Amino acid sequence: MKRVILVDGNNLMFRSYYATAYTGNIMKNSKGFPTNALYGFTTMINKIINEEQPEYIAVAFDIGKNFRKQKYDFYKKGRASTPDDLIKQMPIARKILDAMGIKYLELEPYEADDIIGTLAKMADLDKEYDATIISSDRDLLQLISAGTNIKLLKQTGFIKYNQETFMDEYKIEPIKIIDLKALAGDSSDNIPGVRGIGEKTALKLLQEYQSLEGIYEHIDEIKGKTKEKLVEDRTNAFMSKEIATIYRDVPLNISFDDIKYKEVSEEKLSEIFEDLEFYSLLKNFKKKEVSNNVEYIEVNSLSQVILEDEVSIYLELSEENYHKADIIGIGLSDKNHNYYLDALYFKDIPNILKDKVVYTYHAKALNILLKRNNLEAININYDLMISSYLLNGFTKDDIAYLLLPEGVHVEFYEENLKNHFENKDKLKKDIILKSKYIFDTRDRFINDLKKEQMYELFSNIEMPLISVLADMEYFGVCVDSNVLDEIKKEAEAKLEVLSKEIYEIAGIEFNIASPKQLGEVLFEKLGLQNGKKNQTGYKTDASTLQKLRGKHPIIDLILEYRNYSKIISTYTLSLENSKFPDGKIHTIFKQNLTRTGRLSSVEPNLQNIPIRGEEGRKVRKAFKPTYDLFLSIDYSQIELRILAHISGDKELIDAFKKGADIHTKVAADIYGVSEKEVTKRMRSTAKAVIFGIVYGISGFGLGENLNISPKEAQEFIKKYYELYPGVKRYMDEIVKEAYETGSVRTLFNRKRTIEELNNRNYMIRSSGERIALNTPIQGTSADIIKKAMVMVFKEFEKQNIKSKIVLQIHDELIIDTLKEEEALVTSIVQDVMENVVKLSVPLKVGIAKGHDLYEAK
DNA sequence: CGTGTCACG
DNA sequence: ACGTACGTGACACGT
Repeated sequence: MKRVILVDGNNLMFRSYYATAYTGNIMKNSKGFPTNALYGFTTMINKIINEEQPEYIAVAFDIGKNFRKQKYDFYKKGRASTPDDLIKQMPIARKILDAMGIKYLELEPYEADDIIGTLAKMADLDKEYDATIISSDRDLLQLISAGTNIKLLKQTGFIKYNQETFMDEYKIEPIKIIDLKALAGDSSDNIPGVRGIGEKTALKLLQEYQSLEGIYEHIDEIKGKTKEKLVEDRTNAFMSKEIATIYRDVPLNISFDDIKYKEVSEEKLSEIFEDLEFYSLLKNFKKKEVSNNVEYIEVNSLSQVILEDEVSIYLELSEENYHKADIIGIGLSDKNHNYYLDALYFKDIPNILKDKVVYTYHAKALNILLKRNNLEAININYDLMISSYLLNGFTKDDIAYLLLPEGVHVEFYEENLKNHFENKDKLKKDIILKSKYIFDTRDRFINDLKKEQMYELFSNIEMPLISVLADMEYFGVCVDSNVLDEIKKEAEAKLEVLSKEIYEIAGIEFNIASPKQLGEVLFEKLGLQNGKKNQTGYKTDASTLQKLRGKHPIIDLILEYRNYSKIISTYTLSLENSKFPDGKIHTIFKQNLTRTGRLSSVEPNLQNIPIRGEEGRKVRKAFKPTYDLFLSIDYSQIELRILAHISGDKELIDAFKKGADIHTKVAADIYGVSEKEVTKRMRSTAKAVIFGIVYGISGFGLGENLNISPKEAQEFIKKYYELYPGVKRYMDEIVKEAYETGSVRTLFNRKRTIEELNNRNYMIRSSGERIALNTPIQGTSADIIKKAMVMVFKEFEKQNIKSKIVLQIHDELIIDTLKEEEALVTSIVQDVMENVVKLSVPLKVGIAKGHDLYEAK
């Protein structure tokens, strides 16, 4: 018996497309060509080949007009038109099949179903052949016969039907699927069927009367509503039957020999995959650059280690937090050698790498480990973590995520953690694979950075920043436990009183920290009005509660309760737990996380220490300088200045040049009064409008924020645009550009691709537009302060200054300084920050100092 | 582990 | 008619 595999190509492409398209992040190659359907399609075809080991295989596609549509214009009407991103991929699917040695078939005006039906018929007629159809389309079930079965694809896996199993389940012959559809219709193809009859009733009728014709012959035996419906829609039923019938005599003029499975053309296929950037699929063809097979020397004497000038190093650590981690093992690679070194050789690393050009992954971790071991710093030339972050927005610390799509299989870090790094042999090989990968791909990444015009950003800002951040983190910030403890005790006392009062007023003891319980108490027990719902219950967030103030005395108590419990849980307990034995906090500034280019701070987050509220602000008293003083130097309205610069808006630029208080100035303009007449209220309204503009706000959003009507808010926005037409022009242009290129860039060429803009969902698309206008602003600000940090650091080094940058909070630097250095450091930092880049508006900083972070503001 | 909430720029 | 501001991290709750 010879096995013939018949694949519904259209079905596979659609499935693959929609399986991943709903998120809005359609997979694309670096040229912006969509590849998601092709990826799924290729994976499926590979799977089919592996599982079925076919001798004969054909993939059928729809093409051109189809005869059903020509005859019945309602057929498939109302179906959303095929997305462009999918249409584009269709021809490539055919190319892939060609290269794989698989025949594809298409013939106007027939559909893929008809072609499959025709081939299945050929197999039915020739006893030597057995056909298996692969699709998720249930229409094809009608083709099941003694010689034809079907693998019906499900979301995961499949169900295999042959004649027997089909009849067991449906109790009708497979061919009666046609009659089933004639009765029940098919909304996806817009086949009407008989109105009011669904699959259940249709099956019952067919089990009794065998066929559509049989049913109408015995129409008088059928009772009630069903009969009425059948009589009424008789014409539709027979027409539906015609449409649902797969045509099995398509003039293909082929024999089975024409669909023999042939040899794969690796050359052709790898060319296509290169183009699509399907690196994980390329691995099958032994791509030169990456490999899963490595030879390495396990070093037991340093004399074995002989390295050329360019070297890569990979450190495996026992945990992600490199301030605490131990070294598990070390991989070293150059062009021709790989070495595995036990952790005890780490002390020799500075010597081994002296005078070498060094590449690595996560240079900051390496840097910190050297410091922790009192070893000399290494000059690191290239960090793969950073280059991949800039190029792909790749955001994981685990290099495995980078290797996997390129076909290099190493254990994920999380798995290693779970296994406590037990599988030593695999571990060593993985470490080598990683160091080798770093080495082998370095040129490619550098080239890509140059192509994308991000090489300057990479080598002048991001790479030098690594050691600045390492220095900041390693130096750390002192935390006074006594202060934290005092704040905690005070807050706990407050909480005790507050919770008693709350329980009393509510008349019930409940968990105030549970939004669910709180919502029920407020909006059901106490009967407060207008409770808005979210997924799990009533909304109880601060802005919702604000609006209820004055309606019930419990509201203020709740808000106060929340305030104190936040302070206790996040800012006393956890800060205390984050302390290292040296009494300091060593945060980690993530350099490869945000989509805009900002840093983020974790374990703990030192970029969100309270400042706006007085109670929370006291937490800052616990942060003490290691030396004498904290200096806080922050950019004044940097994002707005950047907006003025990149939009080129005359009025805004002028205002900044004159050194005006911009919020007051905007308030005066919006309200049409003189700056002297601007009230506090007017100024803060203007501030909200300005902020909103930078985020791409709507009238509704601003209204919510200011507690005014959307209409009034819209008026403000309109006024703002009239006053600053350059800003409006920028917003329109950047969004247009984003749609055209699929991405936006900062002043320093940092690139962010915005997949959201291709989404069919209006909400997601709008969010993409707001991202497009905000990212160049927020990102440029990030570029600027990063550059300033690098320059400050260098200047400190050059002048032998002991003072340290210890924190960066997006537009602010905190410096730990000595009394005697205060004046010099202040002037250096101010000078660098204000002159780091020349914009069409001046950059200004504000300066504060103090003996703790509370004072330094 | 997802959701709600709230801290920061 | 839709649903409503950019970028983050941490905690408590409840399934």
